Amino acid sequence: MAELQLKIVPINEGLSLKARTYEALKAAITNLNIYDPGAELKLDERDLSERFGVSRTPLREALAQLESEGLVRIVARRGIYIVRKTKSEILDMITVWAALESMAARLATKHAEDEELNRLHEHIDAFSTDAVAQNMGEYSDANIQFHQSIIGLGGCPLISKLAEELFFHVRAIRNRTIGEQDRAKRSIVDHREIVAALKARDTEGAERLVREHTLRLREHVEKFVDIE
Amino acid sequence: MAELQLKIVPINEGLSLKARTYEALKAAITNLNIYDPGAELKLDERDLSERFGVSRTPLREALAQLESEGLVRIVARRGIYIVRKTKSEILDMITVWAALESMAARLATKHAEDEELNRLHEHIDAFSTDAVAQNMGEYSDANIQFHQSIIGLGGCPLISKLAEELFFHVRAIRNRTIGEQDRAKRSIVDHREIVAALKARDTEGAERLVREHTLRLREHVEKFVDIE
DNA sequence: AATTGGTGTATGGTATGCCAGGAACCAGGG
DNA sequence: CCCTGGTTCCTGGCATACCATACACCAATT
Repeated sequence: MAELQLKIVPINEGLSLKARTYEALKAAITNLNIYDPGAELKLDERDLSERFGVSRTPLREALAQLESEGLVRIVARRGIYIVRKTKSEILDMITVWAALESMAARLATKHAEDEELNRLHEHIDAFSTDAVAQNMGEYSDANIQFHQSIIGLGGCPLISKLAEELFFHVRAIRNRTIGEQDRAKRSIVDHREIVAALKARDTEGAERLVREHTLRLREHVEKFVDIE
Repeated sequence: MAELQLKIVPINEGLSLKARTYEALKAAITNLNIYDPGAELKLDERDLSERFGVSRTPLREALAQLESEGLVRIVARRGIYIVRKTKSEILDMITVWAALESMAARLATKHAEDEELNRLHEHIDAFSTDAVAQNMGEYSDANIQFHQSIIGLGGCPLISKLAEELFFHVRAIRNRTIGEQDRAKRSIVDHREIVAALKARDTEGAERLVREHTLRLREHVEKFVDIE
């Protein structure tokens, strides 16, 4: 069958070199297990610009953005270093996460549709039937999606944006956690209670359950996660 | 009396041109009443680089950072625009503020010293005796300092950092508010209750009072602040 | 051997010039 | 009068060359 209409494909990726370099760098850092003692944490502008095939200017702009997000640290005439968050900083991030998600849950009890709340069950099911996910516990993608969904249902874009940045860093500690099988079961119970409270439009309850759930995760990380 | 020891003053300002340009730009934007309809919102790289006396490169880096913080928007081959937050975005910021400060209050009941909590009274007094501050209500410096102190007492640097960025934007709507004298009195009452709960180590109460106080401000802004 | 001073090198910071896309304006044809 | 095509100019994106400093290494001096 002949084409009746030209299929126009965007010539370029539509993004500036800076934006693309930023994405590529972020992906590269994400894939690197930065908490492994042997990880290469030092970067070099000239080397990177060659490997990405762009000049130093857009590369530097991408790096500057990553620095403002706390992923790397740039020291004049010394080098560029991938940042390893301290345990204390990770704990703070989980604390903020708790604050944001509990507020989102509060908002969700007021604004979310019943149907939207029902869909939360899907994430719980996906988590409870996936052994690999259970092993990664609270940091598995399935689980993080559950939390992100609640945050989304809060209907506050700013909360979503801030939480996304937090998840990025928290997820990086995945492989520093140990034995989470027991927590996984507890987590599922928590999640079901949270959904129940949301569907019951129990504002105070939903807020409290979400907060307590996430703060329990914080306690667990404080006790059992090995960083540094 | 003769000097017994040389007073050494740092030769340079210790900061890169980028950092200094960033500060200067931020200050300039802060001083501009961006919500005034007549405000000049368009910027020009070459013009600014001349006026600041730096080349375009550090200026561009400073602008890029401001963009990532949401103060300006850079459009390729079009121009650089100072961002006017929409009313919805301002309301979201106050919501996040409520989430962060209520969490900080919760933490403060557990970790802050009695003496630190006592010092909160100073800010209330400074506010209640300053007519100008009362007129600006919740956005006056005296008042914002009260809230920032609570946030500081939470002992979570990340919360403090995030809140600081929020205050920057919320403060910009100062001159769009109307008739806040009545609210000022109510505000003082709220603040005293909050301090009382903190001193009583009433975790749940402090959290709730702070949250409700800030969400009331949100309601007020929604109803009475004129943006766009 | 320890200290000091010089020198080279690595590396991020800065200046500058060119490029390309978009907007505004103008001229010509209908 | 309106549309069309072209020209110009404004403006941010990018590449490149150079600058300045922290550090390492080595030599000279004590």
